Amino acid sequence: MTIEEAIKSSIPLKPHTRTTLNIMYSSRLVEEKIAELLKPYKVSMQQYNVLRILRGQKGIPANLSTIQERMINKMSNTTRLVDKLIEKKLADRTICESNRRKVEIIITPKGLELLLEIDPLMAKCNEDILKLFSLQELNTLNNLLDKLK
Amino acid sequence: MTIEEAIKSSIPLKPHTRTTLNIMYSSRLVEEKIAELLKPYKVSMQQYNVLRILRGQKGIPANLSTIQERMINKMSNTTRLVDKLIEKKLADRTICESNRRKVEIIITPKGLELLLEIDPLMAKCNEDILKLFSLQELNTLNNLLDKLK
DNA sequence: TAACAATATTTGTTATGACAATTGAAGAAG
DNA sequence: CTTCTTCAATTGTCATAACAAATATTGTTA
Repeated sequence: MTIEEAIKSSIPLKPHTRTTLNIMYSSRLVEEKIAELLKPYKVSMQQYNVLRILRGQKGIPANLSTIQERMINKMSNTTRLVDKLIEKKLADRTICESNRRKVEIIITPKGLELLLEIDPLMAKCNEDILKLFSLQELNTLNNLLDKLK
Repeated sequence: MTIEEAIKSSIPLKPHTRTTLNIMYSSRLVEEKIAELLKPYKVSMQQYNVLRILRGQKGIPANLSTIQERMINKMSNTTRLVDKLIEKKLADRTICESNRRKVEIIITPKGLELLLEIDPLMAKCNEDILKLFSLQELNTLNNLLDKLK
């Protein structure tokens, strides 16, 4: 299906407009699928994203600015996002002793367990979304998208 | 720049995961640029999107469900989105006489003027975002993204 | 034609997001 | 050593999003 069909555009789009719309539209499709997968686990996509960043730290505590720069959605109030994870006992926060302006955030065993449970489903979800793509096509797509950055 | 570099991922990503992350990340980049462009005009991306849909109707009133199915972000409360446009006198809403459950939404002259003002800037913005791409690359990217739908 | 189902939109509620202002701590300069 | 600046995170406020429930109108059928 073309993007024009998807958004039922009567007029043909210019190539550049077509592409930016297509990127945004495709992203929505991906997000929808992922949000649906995460829903039963009561974590939002952003919360899940932060949990993965924390796991990626391999035990080293992360501070807020580290988390922010690694997020897919750079957002302003990461504090409250982390608050939610702490409420759910998926993460923990302490004040950094060497620099009391910073905080140290770590993932809890419960958080790690949750990620382990979701991991295979998320892998399958990503494969499902892209099931029509050959590895070579994935490569091409990735390389093209990388040109945006 | 690769997506791994962008999100500072220490571990290499699986091809499918890499691609879905890349699509979402790229979409954020595009959205950021567009939001920035629209900011001085005090309309959100979604509001702008709806205005363009209304213009595309070429005078024929649109009802809410039509707007919804044509939006990039299918969303639940289009009512309140349209409310905002009406507050700003960019759109008008009347009840459909032949089926009083429906509403008829049209863009006002002020709304059309606003779009005309934004049009060239938006075209330039899209071109800027994709300035490193040849027409052929845009085509390839579009065709690949179309496979998602 | 009264009762029920379907359609189209609206409203209420709660959670997130954007953005600015504020707080508290650390570092620098006189 | 006290003032100023910078840094890191938090908080307040308002706008938007998600989701469910409610309302109003029309269509259907027994």
